[in-house]
Amino acid sequence: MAATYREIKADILGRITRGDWPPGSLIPGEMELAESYGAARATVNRAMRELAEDGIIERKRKSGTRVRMSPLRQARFDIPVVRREIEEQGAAYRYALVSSEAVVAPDWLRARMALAAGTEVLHLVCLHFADAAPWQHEDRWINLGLLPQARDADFATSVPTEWLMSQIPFSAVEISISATAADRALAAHLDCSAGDPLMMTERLTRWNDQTVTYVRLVHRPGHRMTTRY
Amino acid sequence: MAATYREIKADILGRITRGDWPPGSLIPGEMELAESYGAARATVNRAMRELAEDGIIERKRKSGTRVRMSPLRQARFDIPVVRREIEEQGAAYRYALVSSEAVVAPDWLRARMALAAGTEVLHLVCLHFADAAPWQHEDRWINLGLLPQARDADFATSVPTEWLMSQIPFSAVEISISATAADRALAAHLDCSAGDPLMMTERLTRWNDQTVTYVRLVHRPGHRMTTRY
DNA sequence: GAGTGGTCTAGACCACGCC
DNA sequence: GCGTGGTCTAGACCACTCG
Repeated sequence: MAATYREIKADILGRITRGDWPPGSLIPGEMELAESYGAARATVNRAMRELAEDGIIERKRKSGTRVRMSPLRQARFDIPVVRREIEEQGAAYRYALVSSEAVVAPDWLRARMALAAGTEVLHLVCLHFADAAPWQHEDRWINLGLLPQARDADFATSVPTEWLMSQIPFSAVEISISATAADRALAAHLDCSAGDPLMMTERLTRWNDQTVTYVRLVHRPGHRMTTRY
Repeated sequence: MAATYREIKADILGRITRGDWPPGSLIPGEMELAESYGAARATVNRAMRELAEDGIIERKRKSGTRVRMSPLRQARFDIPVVRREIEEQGAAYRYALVSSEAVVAPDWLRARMALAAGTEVLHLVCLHFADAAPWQHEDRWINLGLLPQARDADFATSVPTEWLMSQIPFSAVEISISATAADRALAAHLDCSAGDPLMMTERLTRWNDQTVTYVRLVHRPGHRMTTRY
């Protein structure tokens, strides 16, 4: 009866999917399960904790553990670094800078990045290619108040994402995904027609409660994000 | 120096963000950290395991633990049940069935769902409203070979998702997100113009290696999925 | 072979949340 | 109160992998 936490987790999940413990029902307590599996309570605890993280069950002190009514809670999507994403498909990665300009942040951007009036930002437009085909269009604004050294960085050769990671490797991020229509410029860069629907990823990066950079990544036509579980 | 795994995790993360341990560098071993925090190795292990799950560090036996080069690996998005999503905003949820029809699966669907030739499917079209406003358009196909009882279910009153969960509560799922353009019918249902860009979520649900249902959920114009970390 | 993380145990105390 | 999960400890053995 010696059991690993993986075996216990699989067994409990099996009982749930098999219908022995239907949604909403109460699962036996940790001590009881530990005894029936011939394992320590810590081992059962780990199995149960992971099932709770996976959104399968719900745990509460005193009341015990219940099977969730609706199991599909959240999905993880990989947010890959574009270079890797492309190279992992066996394509060659190429980067190109379209434009680079230091400007005073316009109102809409100041609001979005929570910047003080008059703050300067570096506005970059660049493209990422997989072999010859355009893969992603990047429209980025970097807070020059926080990162003045961005003025002197050579973004014709450094990929902004990679340069930024060398400056502030870890930070808080807010990611948002939506659908947008290609305007004329995007259509030209991404080799599609104006008005075509495109997926857009926006990312706000914060550091010490200040916004470092805001980026809009527009993916090539037909791009999908997929996940299994 | 008594420390909880949360404190240890926060402290390690702090050292990483502060730059004490830059990307790619080797972090001290569990025993060493346990001693310096005055904690048991199991406690340090839990902190480190979670940091690894979060994609901050990378662990390997024998070689030790390293800070990841690129921290942004994956993001979790909530995949809410539509009824909840709407009610949590304080709006009233309303469901409407547009059409329901049992048909032999067309070729494109057979390929996608991996069905045998001649398999019948129930094709449902329905709408989800938040107060008076259309929120989501649902186009669903249910495998009648696997779920013949779907013929007799009353989808004018039962929401398909909820009915399905009562039949097969737990299952393997493949989710995919993309951008699409509204056709005439979608535009009419979602109260927008034909050609408008819309987010679409597709979901394939499997059970015992058979596909139970395939659904296309098209979200209202302007819909976003957001996450922070 | 030896070092590092991966896991398990047996026991303990704590904290939340019902009654 | 008191039962349930949440966490910690000290020690042990195992498994992977590098040199």
